[in-house]
Amino acid sequence: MPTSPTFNNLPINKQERILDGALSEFAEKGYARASLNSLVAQLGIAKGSIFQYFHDKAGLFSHVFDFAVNRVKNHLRVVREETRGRDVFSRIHMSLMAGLDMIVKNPLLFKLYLKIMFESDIPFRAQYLKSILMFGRDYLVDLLQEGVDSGELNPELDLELAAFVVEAVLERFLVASAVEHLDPELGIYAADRAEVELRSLQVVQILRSGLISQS
Amino acid sequence: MPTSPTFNNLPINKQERILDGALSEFAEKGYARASLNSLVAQLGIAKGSIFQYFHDKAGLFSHVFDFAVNRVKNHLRVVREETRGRDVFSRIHMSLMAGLDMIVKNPLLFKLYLKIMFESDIPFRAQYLKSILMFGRDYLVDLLQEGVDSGELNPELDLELAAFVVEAVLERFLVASAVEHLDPELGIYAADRAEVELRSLQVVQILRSGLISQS
Amino acid sequence: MPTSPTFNNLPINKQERILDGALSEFAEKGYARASLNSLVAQLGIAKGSIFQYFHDKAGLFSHVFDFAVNRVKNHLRVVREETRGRDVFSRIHMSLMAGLDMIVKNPLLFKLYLKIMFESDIPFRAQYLKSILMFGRDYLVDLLQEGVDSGELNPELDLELAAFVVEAVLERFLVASAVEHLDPELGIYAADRAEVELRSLQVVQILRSGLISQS
Amino acid sequence: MPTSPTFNNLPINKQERILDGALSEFAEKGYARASLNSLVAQLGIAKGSIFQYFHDKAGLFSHVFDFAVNRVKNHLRVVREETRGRDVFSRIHMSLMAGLDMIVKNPLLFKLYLKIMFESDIPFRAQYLKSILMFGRDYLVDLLQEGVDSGELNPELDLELAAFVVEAVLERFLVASAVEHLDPELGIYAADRAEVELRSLQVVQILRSGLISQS
DNA sequence: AATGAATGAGACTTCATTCAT
DNA sequence: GATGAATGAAGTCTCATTCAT
Repeated sequence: MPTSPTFNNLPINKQERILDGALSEFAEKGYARASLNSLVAQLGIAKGSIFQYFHDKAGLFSHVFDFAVNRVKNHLRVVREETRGRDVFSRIHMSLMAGLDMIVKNPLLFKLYLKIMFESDIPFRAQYLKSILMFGRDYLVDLLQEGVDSGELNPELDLELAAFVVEAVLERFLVASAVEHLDPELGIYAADRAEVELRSLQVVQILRSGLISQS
Repeated sequence: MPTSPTFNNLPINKQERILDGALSEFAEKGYARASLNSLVAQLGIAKGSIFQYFHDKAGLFSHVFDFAVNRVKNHLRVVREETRGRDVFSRIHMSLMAGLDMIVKNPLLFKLYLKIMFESDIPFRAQYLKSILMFGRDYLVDLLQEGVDSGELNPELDLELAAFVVEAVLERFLVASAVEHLDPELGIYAADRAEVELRSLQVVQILRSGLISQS
Repeated sequence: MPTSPTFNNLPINKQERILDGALSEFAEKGYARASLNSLVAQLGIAKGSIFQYFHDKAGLFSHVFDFAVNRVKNHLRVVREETRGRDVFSRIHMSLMAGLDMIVKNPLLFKLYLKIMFESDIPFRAQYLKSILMFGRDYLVDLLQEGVDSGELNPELDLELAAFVVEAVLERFLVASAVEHLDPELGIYAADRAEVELRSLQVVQILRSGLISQS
Repeated sequence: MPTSPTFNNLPINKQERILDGALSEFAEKGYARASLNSLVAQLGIAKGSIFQYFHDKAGLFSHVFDFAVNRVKNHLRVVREETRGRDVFSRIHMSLMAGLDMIVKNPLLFKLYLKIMFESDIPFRAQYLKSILMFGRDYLVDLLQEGVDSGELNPELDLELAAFVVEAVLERFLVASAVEHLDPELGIYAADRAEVELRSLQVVQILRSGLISQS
């Protein structure tokens, strides 16, 4: 990923102010509809500066993506460390809740994720998507592998398949819960935090039964 | 949704030609980036006509949505009838494969679904989305209920929750498989039809174990 | 050359008003510096219209080029017919003077020619250039051939070479005379019409001696 | 032309590097389209420095022009000395070939010449142009005068007119040959060095006949 | 009922120039 | 003296929508 010298020379807090503004713009409107006019107006900087920093709209998006991904990675890294030693399905449940909390506190990251996932005209979208998908899969495969190593899971379990199913359920659960929270008009299940936590436990319980029976 | 008398008076095949063209435009580019200029150029009709038929871009989208949803509903209705009498997890598997086949044969419907799902600036998007989500959930709740009625499933099963999990896995499976098919560059798992069918069976098997253990 | 249906449907006098305005803009500023903003302001039409008519700047240029070339071709066709029967060097002299008169009355055509000749970033410039160069060479080769046919010129004369030399002198004479007229500050020879005519005769006389001696 | 003390204090090779880069930029893109942004990026110097050295874009161009003209003058001075004593038309032929060789080895000088010749929005263009034109005419008048002095040419020859014709043919020949070489797609006559040399001799022969007959 | 010419706001992008450091 | 961040005017182009014919 090319780094812009001009942008990197800026004071860190200005860098963050710009990336936060751009994250907001892209997350709310998607790539194509995001307006650099709106962005610079909101930031109170000159239009030309954006192009000096990032060369073009696609370059700005690339920086925003890295910025967002790093936030998520750091967050999940912490969760993974903090839950080390617990049983694998508890860890999955806790990761799920941590992800949900993160979305609730940081809805823009989640919205950006959805845009990348389903907007086809983002430049280099494939590479962004792959980066996200691989990260999620690797995270779960590692978690499950640790479950196998600790004897919780059958060593004959097909980790790839298991990770796929777990990720599917978790991601869908996240999306459903997050959408409910962010856009209550959409939710077809009304829910507060306690209810969501309960549902999460039930979902993970199903996964546990499903996976443990599989061998 | 207001129906345009002018449009309804058109010969049926012209109506379909217009809706098909518009479906293609919206599905490929999403709502905001879809261009009525491109559409009328491709259709070879006057730009003014679109506005006479549908009043504005949003009105056109509304018609296209109904048009698309009806196709899907008809398709799934048939699957449901044809599988009546089989065991519930076979029916789920067959529905999944039918959905996948439909996507492969009719990718525009799927692409439109993705756009609606994740593009936030579609007018009245919430109502479109709810309509889709409710349809999917009702379809599965009914299927599972028939499984309870026939004694296959424990009557104490929380149908809503079960439907949620099943739908999550199925939808994610569909999206993953379809994306692989439609945009192979994106796929992180390469797959042909036979492999997909096998994976589908495995996924459904996990769901079966998970759900049956739950009671 | 693609024709724009929208533009062709316009009243002829509006078409001409637009092409004349665009010719002026391109001729004065060259391709890259010509401003569609200036053009539409001067014409009093909407910016979008230009793009509806011609698709883009290059398309507009292409139409302007055809428009200009046809004017020149028609003019020279007339000169050629009117001088038929005279001796070949008189015809050359008269063509030269006719060309000069045309430039004086219609300086924009000449300026556009210069831009095309020496501005390298015009889209499809090569094709425009070739079209111009071939036209000039063919005109002279034909004239000289008629001189051979009528016995004025030695049949062993290398027509291509002769045409090259004649064209070089004529074109340079035109440019020098025209530049003097259009931009007197530049001229290094001051000149009125009579002087130019005299110089033209002398130049043609040199050509005659040169060519006739060549055999 | 104001000389910048700041610039003159630079090490000579840095001065040349900057002027060479700027020559390249102006020659390739012309005045208006030349980009100081591109220039400083390519040179790896600060944008502000250009303005410190040359005050503005026009000032830079002025320095580049002097730089380029001096190169050409030095080259032609050498040719003139080396051919002293030969007959005048040989000298013309040799000058022509020397000019062509120079263009081939140093295409940027030629391209800059074309830009100045035919781009009307160069600041102070008239003065640049006059400087070039006068140089060419003086060179030829002097050559022809030496021909008169040595008895080769008729003393009654109108030197101005003769120089005009010779210059016209030579310049056109140069442009045609150079364009063919620099941009073969454009050439309407394909040619290698030997062919060009032959054509040059023929052209000069025509000039000789024309001029000698004139008295 | 159908047409398609006209519109102008707004999109991204480039650029020469300034000036605080 | 050198730097390079900041600027904003101006560039080309797209688009949904209107309305006279």
